[in-house]
Amino acid sequence: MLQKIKMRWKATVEQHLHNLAEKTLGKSELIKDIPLVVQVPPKPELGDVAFPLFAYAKPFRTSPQKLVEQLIASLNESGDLPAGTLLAAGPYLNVKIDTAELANELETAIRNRKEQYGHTSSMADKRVMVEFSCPNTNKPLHLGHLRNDAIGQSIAAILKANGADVHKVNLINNRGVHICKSMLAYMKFGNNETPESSSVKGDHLVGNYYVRFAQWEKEDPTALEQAQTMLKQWEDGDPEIVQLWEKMNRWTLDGIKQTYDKTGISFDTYYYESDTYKLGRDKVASGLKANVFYKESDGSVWIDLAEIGLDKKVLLRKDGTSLYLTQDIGTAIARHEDWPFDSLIYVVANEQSYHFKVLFHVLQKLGYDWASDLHHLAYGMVNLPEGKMKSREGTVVDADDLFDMLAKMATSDILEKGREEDVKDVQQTSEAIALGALNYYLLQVNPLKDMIFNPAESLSFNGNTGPYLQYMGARISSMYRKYVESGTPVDTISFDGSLLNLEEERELIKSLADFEETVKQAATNLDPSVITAYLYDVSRKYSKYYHDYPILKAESKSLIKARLTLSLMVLQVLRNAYELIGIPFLETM
RNA sequence: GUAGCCAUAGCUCAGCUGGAUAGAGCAUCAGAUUGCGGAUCUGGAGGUCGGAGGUUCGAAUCCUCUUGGCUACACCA
Repeated sequence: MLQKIKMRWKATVEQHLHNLAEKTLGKSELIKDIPLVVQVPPKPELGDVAFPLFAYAKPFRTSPQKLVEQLIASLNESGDLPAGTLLAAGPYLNVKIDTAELANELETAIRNRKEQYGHTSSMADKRVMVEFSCPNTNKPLHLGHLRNDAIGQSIAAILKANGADVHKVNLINNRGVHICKSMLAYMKFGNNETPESSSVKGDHLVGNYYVRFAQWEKEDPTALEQAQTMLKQWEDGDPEIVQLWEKMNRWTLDGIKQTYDKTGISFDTYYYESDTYKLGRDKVASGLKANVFYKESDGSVWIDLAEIGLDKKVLLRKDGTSLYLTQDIGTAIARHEDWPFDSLIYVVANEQSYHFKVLFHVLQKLGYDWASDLHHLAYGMVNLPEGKMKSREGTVVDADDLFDMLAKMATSDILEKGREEDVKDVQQTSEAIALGALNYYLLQVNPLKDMIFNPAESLSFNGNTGPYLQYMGARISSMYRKYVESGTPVDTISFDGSLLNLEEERELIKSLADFEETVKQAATNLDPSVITAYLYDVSRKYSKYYHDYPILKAESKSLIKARLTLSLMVLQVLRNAYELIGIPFLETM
């Protein structure tokens, strides 16, 4: 909405630049290829839109400052300008836009579109598949998964908000030696323990045996060999092994799904490696026939990656069994058959960049033209202030433990502030705060970058955090309740945007009007941190405004109406933005 | 060794396609509450944007080189 106004101004200024070029230079071709840059001035008093004119100085053979003066004169002569005021700011031509008109437009838009406000159609009719999470079934989720999940879930929401048809998929890594390790340890040391018998969440129980295996491996050098034997038995369909595999997989998946529920993660389709790993084999066989691949003398199948500047890569072992890459080929093809997509986004750690480079290339060579629609959204590692998470050193932060710790912390805060009566359900509220804290912390960093997760800092409810944002929503909600209790005295008065002319109000209106653009940019960049930054900016602006000016006690009824409406618009936009990054909205907290 | 990613305040992070005096939070120092939720707000201090060249009217941003860190380059997933 703000963007539209800016573009209108841009077109107007461009037109006048050309007129000016005709008039003073005799020809406008000289400036035809110089793009007019649109910016935001660094300070509010400098206006709302800025056009730097440096680049035009040379063809006009004058200083940018003088050009600004001439341009303003030209613009002022024309009676047909968008609403606003022109400002000469040195080499910049600035515009202070008329926010009264914008406020009215904004009010209508938000009233009509409500939770849809901010949604765009920039990706309408695009079918996008998003793959994320992809846990192993030998242990519970850890902090790294939480970042993956948060990014995947958020990207899906953001794309959807831009009109895309989004399909979220998970790929369960449920086969391989690592899975057999926990199975083997369970067989040896399990004593038929079950999640029910020991009251341990299934994924944690299986994870305990994975750890147990690592201990046992140190004592018994044949442990790994035994695990490999078990894998062979599994592949051969040994009924006893398969039964155990099914049982333990179910335990893990049930546990992981509980974690998903708690953290607001969901999928449209689950794929299982055990179902798809064979598919890739056939595709490699046909690729071999088509001479895309070649066979070594020992029978293994390879691809030469010289074309993309890489070495050779194995696709099938000499015994014909498939590898990680092989099965990902099959999985991709199966997915495209199941749900033909325009684009498939893999949310996977950046340490696998090589893998995806190869995967995409192989699919290309196999003749799938949609291979160019595959995208690896690589994200960085999550480290701890003490250093890296290492499973071998036991410094991995468990997802459930972390979440519970956050929730407990929130609870003690609620009790400390004596708010248990107001929030009604303390447990539910605590979990909502914990989730807000977690998602905001994980998403505020550009996905690409490694980040440091500081548990102590994430537990803080001050500053640039999820709970701070939730608090803004709760405060506005509280104010609105108070208004309703008072008998809705200004409900019949109509909203008048021209009353909102404080600098703080203009800034808020501009921000709210820019939400659509923000949502679009988040999708273009595939970056939820665009939304978190926006949310924090709006919240901070509103906090200051709310702190400095009375809303319900403003001096006139029409001003109360205007400010209350602005506050409710802020609330609506906050809620719509929360939705995109997994921050639960709370009426009270 | 080869390739990719990263480097901004003491710490954690922003900085959109190059543009005005590089911004937040935490920590630190100093303030604000007869109020619509103080889980708030205001101000101070804190920077050679890893380093060196280059392109440009103009560079944290683009190019080259360089230093440091992380990751990958498995018949593991």
